[in-house]
Amino acid sequence: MQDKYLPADVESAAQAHWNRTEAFKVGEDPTKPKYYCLSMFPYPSGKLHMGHVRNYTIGDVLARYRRMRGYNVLQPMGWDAFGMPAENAAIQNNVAPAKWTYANIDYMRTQLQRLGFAIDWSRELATCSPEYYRWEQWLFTRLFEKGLIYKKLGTVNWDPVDQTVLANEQVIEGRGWRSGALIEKREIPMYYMKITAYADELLDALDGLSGWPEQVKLMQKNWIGRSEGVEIHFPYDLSTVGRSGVLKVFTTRADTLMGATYVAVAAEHPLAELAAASNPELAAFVEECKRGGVAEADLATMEKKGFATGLRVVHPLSGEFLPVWVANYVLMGYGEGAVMAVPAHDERDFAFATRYRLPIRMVVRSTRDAYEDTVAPWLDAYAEQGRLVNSSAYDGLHFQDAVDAIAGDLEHRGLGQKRVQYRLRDWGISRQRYWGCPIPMIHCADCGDVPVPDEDLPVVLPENVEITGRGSPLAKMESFYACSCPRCGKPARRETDTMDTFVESSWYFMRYACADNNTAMVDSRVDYWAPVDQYIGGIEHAILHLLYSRFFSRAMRDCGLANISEPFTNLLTQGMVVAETYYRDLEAGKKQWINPADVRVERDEKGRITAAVLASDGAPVVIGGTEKMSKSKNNGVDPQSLVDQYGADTARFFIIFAASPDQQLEWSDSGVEGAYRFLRRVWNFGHGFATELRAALPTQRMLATGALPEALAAARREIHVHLRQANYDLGKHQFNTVASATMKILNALEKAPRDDRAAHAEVVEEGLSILLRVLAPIAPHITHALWHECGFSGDVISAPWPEPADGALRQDQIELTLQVNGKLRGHIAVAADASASDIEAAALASEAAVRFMDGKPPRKVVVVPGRLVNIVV
RNA sequence: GCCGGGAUGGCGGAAUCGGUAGACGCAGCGGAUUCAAAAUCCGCCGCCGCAAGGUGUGGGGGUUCGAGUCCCCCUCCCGGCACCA
Repeated sequence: MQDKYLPADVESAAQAHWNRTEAFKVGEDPTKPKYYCLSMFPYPSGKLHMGHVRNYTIGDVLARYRRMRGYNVLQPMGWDAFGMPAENAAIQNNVAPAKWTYANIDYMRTQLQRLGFAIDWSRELATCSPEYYRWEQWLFTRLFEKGLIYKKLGTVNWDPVDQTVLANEQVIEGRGWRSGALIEKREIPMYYMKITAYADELLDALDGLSGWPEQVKLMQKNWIGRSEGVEIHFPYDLSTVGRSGVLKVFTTRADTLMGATYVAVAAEHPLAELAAASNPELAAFVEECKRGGVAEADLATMEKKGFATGLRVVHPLSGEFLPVWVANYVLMGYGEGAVMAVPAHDERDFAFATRYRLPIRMVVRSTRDAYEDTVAPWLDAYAEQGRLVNSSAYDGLHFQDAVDAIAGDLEHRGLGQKRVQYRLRDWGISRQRYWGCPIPMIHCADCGDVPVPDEDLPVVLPENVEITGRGSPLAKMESFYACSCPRCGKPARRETDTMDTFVESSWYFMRYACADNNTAMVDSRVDYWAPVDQYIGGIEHAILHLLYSRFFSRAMRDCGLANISEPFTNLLTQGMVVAETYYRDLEAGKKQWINPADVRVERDEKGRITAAVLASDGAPVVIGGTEKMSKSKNNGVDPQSLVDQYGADTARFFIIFAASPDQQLEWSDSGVEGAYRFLRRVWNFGHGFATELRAALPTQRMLATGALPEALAAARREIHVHLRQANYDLGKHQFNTVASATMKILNALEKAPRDDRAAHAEVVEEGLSILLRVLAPIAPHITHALWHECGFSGDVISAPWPEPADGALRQDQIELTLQVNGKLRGHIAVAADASASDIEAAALASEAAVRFMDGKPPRKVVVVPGRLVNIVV
């Protein structure tokens, strides 16, 4: 055994042992409980980043812990391999997306293996391989036939210079990121998945997800956004609109209907287009509304603008004429593309009405801040529910009664009814991009949209294409799109859009169970492994990816492909890895982001950062605040250098130790050194036991009889207390304190008195066996080596998890905190089984109590068993 | 803008049901060892104060014998917002 801790040697030996014994390859074993532990698979962007290392270390700790608890553990890995970065790399470096992606996968796989994760690599999959996406295409055709996929117009960001559709992140302040051109909204036909058909089920089932963080369930609930309200029809005014019809709106505040003073429609609404046809100024405004991107955050924060159409609609109850306005904040794709405006009781309508001097009519008396004539400024109380006023027949009714009465009258007149509406919209999956899964549809002039038949699947994505960033490459490739109709045989055109990459990640967790099956999407092995027992991934996926996966499980269930509804029984949302950002301003508002590794920070004597300079030229850089590590902000720290310098165990231990999994981890280079120092101490201590202390072990062990000298019994008690704490923390997934516990155990072991050599050796042997096992999931290589060296049997990866011994925890005397009037004044020692009255008497008699009670009589004495006594005077 | 989180020493963080705030570690300071350095080991380490003691968990208020923890209001930071993954 090496005297010195040499991580590279220790780690390669352990990994070679695991490979040789196929330690992490698993099959379906009916004799053990199964545990499917899954971390979100990475996008192969080039190399692992710290967020990956954190994610997979957390997953690995859970997987290895459960294995030691006796579970049949599956931990697979794969690649979320389609996506935009491959196309961007193709444009920048003139390398084919497929080649770039597979090269990245190869490199990142070696990185993952170097970190020693307990992965069953025989199940590895890459979503860009035809063997994977053929089943996605197959499922698409099933869902299409079931009516769960349909086609409609959707709004996209259009770059008029590059003649291409841009992602939201490629639109920066309303301009294309490459061309700089002003972006326009454009409506194009797209395929949609009918996730709204499952809206109620996805919402209701959240209550049953006891293994999910409340925070995530709440976000999903709000995202689905079920609201009960009233659909209201405003008949067109014939004299201005020129034809009959109704304008439909949905509102949750039908009680305020009598306060509606105008209606607002989207720029794409038929009434807007009708009015714009004969009004050039309005037409110009409608055009203006179409400028800019489609991201909701931008729409919600932009200046609210409107334009009167001159058209009117009729109030369904009062018969009054209401003007129709076009407003830039109303969107065609959401709801009906029209809203009724009640400026007195809606903040946005209030701002709009104030700006354009539209009438404001109060119809609800709020509980506070009731107002009569003067309304400005807006007060939040105006939006409260209350009793109606100025509402003719409805005066005096409270919110729910008013809604009921108004909905009833509307229904009676055929001008509306109660309805449930969701904020959730159907999932548009068409992408006008190359590097994605081809949508398996054929467009025939006679037969319409025809799914590609099973025998023609997969529709293989051609790999040798030219990527320019202008237009969709597939739409320019006749060899790809020219085909014949599967139904009538006539020449037809293949769909050239690809699918949203969220589709691949919506079902990959099922495919791991049967990755080698090339005759079916899923098989009975999926029934054994699914659902995932523990899913681990970034909080940034709390809504979209997780909601889509929950939808897919149900869609697959309803196609007879899965017998589960919920894909992930327990969810651990890891916090982000963030780091300081630094930049310099360039021309035209652009920024040059500088990697923290190249920056030197200057601090004052208190350690506070005062300035930062670029190490290479010594000139100052701007400190940009801490943000999620990302390529775009260039604030990533490369884990590889960490592993090269200190080894995988140090990297893993530091990441686990630095913050609890669900919290944000703020990166700092200092601290890594401390983790390394600790592991070296573990090595030295273990080595010392194996080479010296072990010889002192008695042939007849004494621990069981409890005849330890008091000082050693105390050391042993401390170790078992830390173990109890570690086991409790493992249940909470709070691994940072488990790492702390291993440090505390080592501290206790090092301090244990050595006078009684045999008893000391026994306590150390037991303590070391606890330490190595608790540390094993976090730092598996060093513990693997030491477990063998110290003479424990088998491999530590399969050793049984330790439990604290009752005998070791027993204590006769305990110390209680003494408070007088809630302030800490001292401590008293009492028997562990002392009664409350004994404790009270001991407390009152104590020197500290007498001193601080100042001769006053106690008014009350609070005794908290095992903790403290508080004397109130 | 809307939805969800977060804020505790110089730094990362701990504190299980409302019960000793600052565990464990980093940095720092002092000492031992060393020809010297590195490494290692020992000690100190929230703030004010010589001490007694006071004070302290982003800010303001409240409940309680007792609040980092519960309630109300506010500030700042982070994530998501449907085409980044």
